Amino acid sequence: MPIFKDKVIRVVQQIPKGCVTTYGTVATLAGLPRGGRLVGGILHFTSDELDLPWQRIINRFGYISTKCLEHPKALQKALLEMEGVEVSDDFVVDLNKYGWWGDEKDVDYC
DNA sequence: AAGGTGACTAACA
DNA sequence: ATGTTAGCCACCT
Repeated sequence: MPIFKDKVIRVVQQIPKGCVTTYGTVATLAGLPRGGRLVGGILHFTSDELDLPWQRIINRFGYISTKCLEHPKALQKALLEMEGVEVSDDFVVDLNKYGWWGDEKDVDYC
């Protein structure tokens, strides 16, 4: 059985291109409604293991909360814009427009 | 090996 | 209504 990390990775990989989602959503889809922290931590530590679109995960305000110098907001903003997502100068994305909340086959148990 | 931290969120007081 | 506390579990020191 895959651990939370793997589920998170799977969910993240299921995010459609050009969309963004929140830590809480990813955590929920992964089976941890309050595991937002883990999502952040996991992405931070395992972002280099796979080609994870970590830039599509932001906090529930649509704001890029990365404080890590290795994953600068500017980089995330650039990646999102590169995917067609509009990011304001304050590193905020319009969740009402680009937010993805798992429309279809997003949940995969085990 | 054990403890602390973390790119968060939601519920309580 | 706002402020504070609790919880999630893997990775790092």
